[in-house]
Amino acid sequence: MSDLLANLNPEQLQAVTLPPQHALVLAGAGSGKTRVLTTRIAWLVQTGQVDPQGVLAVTFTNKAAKELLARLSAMLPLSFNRSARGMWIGTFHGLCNRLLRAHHRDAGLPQLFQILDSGDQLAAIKRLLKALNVDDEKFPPRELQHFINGQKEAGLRPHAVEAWDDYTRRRVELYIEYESQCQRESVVDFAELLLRTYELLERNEPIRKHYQQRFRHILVDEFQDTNRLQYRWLKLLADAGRDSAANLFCVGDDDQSIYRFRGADVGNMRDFEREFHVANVIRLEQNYRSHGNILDAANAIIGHNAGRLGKNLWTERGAGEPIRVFEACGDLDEARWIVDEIQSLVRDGMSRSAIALLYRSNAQSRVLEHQLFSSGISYRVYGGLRFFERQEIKHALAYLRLIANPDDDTAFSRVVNFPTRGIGARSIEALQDAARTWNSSLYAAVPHLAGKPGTVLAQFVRLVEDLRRDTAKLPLPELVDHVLDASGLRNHFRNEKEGQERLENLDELINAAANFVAEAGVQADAQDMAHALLADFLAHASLEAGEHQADAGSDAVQLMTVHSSKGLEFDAVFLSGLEEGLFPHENSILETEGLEEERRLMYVAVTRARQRLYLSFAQSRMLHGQTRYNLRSRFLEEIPEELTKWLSPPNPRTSAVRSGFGGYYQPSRGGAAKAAEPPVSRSRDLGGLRVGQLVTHAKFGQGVIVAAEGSGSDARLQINFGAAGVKWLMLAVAKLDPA
DNA sequence: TAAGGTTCTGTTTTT
DNA sequence: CAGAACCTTA
Repeated sequence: MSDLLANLNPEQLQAVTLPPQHALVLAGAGSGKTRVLTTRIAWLVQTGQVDPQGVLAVTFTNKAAKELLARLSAMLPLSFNRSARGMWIGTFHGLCNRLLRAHHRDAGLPQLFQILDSGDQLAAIKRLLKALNVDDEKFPPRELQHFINGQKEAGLRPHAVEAWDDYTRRRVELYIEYESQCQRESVVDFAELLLRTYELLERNEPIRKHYQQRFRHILVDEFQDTNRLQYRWLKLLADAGRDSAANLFCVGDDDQSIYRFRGADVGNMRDFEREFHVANVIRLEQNYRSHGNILDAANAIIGHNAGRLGKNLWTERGAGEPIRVFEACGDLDEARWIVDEIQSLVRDGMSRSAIALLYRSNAQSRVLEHQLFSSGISYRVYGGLRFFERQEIKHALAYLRLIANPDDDTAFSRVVNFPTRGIGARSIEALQDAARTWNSSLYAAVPHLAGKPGTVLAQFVRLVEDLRRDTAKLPLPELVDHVLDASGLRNHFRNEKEGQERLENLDELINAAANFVAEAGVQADAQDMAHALLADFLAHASLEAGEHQADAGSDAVQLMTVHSSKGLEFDAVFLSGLEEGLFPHENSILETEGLEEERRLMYVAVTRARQRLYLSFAQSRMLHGQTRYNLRSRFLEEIPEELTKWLSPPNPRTSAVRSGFGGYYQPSRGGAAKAAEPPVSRSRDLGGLRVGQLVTHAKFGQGVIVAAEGSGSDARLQINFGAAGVKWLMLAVAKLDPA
């Protein structure tokens, strides 16, 4: 026990040993958040305050859930580990899946319901729109997907949605259609997993009571990332408002809330504090990761946000090195400089894997990769396709899904003609008509079809039937293996030019199935359960898309977006592309909310660094095939000067205008902004000025010349004045001075 | 039906 | 610029 609590700082100790009550722990970056969470659970169990069965721990990612479990087992004596199985540790979606499988009848679902990932959901929506002859120009599938998920996350079924205009009314109708399609096909999307479970618990008192009494301690990780529905879900489970309420222990950091764009609501933290009467909010502010200068910069940056819960990171380590800032002429120069610095770091003995290269958007990785590659530095990029999202894997999974549930039209459509078997758009259309007439799935509609399409389709149905029959008694890995052959997938990729890697991935799917069986701890030889186990495996594939593709192992520089860097730390961090319009991103810059989220993102980026932080930006950058001239990011200005050291001479030219915010340059296609003009046109007389140059205007202040038209007395210049906006000015009229 | 050409459109991302 | 989505042709 004393071991368990040793080396905790006073605040951590306070949080870990809090008497049973609701608690909110504001855990700053690098303050030992996971440690507090795991130690809290271990302490509760070891002191006998709760049975393992009484513990529910919720995380956002599978990775976090795994880490929690791993660290917990390391803390608890072996005797506890056996009973640790009684704990429920998982993601919101994973736990909901578990609840819905257990109570599928009460939830109105067949036992073998399938889960749609976002790609599947989008495909389902497209199919729906087509079937209903809806103009997808007017109702873009992505937008509709967003709408439906948004309503579900607000806990609203179609009848509860308030629709004041025709457009929304139509979208609600489509929401209704979408729901019935899902129900008909026995599929459930991510938001539905949560909403269904919420409704189940809300309506079914015995089930609700059962879980409310079972879970005495509910612990939530990354609480700032919860959406409204997830919060309500927690409230319901914790039986809020009653004396018998379970204890909710929420850990999070409002300053690291960076998923607003997908529904996360930081407001949950405030609401939680109020609605659960949280007596004392515990702040973990001692940072064990970074040197002082880095923390001071982070604190200064985040200090520009309003309405924070309030928190200031500090460290016992010294100030450390200054933050290095570099201004490059172009994105290529920036990349070159970064690679040079990396080389010298490595020469000085830093391992490549301790170095991270962060950027705001994925498009920025290309130049960096190119430069690293030509310098022979090994690197790995996060954020590629994930295993279960690969095309060949999706196809294989679709066959497996048809075995578990032939009414899954998404799966049916995906593989009915893959590998090609002469079933084209025409046949599918006829089949869809039939399905509508008989109000059935595509699969069930096949027998109603006559003629040639009927024959080929009947063959496909026979194939699926054979698969079902032949696999009914097979252990899962063999089942998968059989399907790969019998479906013709293997053969198809064998004949494809670049099919080798795909074949290997298909084999990897068999391994994944074997691993799943091993980890799930089920008897692979539970013969009659073959298809039930298959459904579990498919749910696993949807809920956990696998590692982001990146070659693990070797000592390589880490490249990723700032978003994916959350939770990680590195000795040296390069943050590139610190330019207005890029970071903060132009789409987020207009409203305060968006801008503040960008700032939190900046805060996350800065706090990834242990010893050394490099910030860089470029005067010009290739984006979407156009050269853009940006001002440097306002976030740079938010760092106190004394913390930084400029590796390039400080240049007022690119300085973001300090007098105000909101200005940025937004290129518009086909509009007046012609940013693609070559930077310098020698034949053109611009009165000694050139594109990319910084000028001062009496009224608008400082700006960058973004484009030019005409020459001599006709010359017009487009200038980005930052806060004052982007203007076209006549050179002869405007009073411009080189800055 | 499938290959090959053209147009379009560009954050962030987990489940 | 580059990938996806769309459209035309053999």
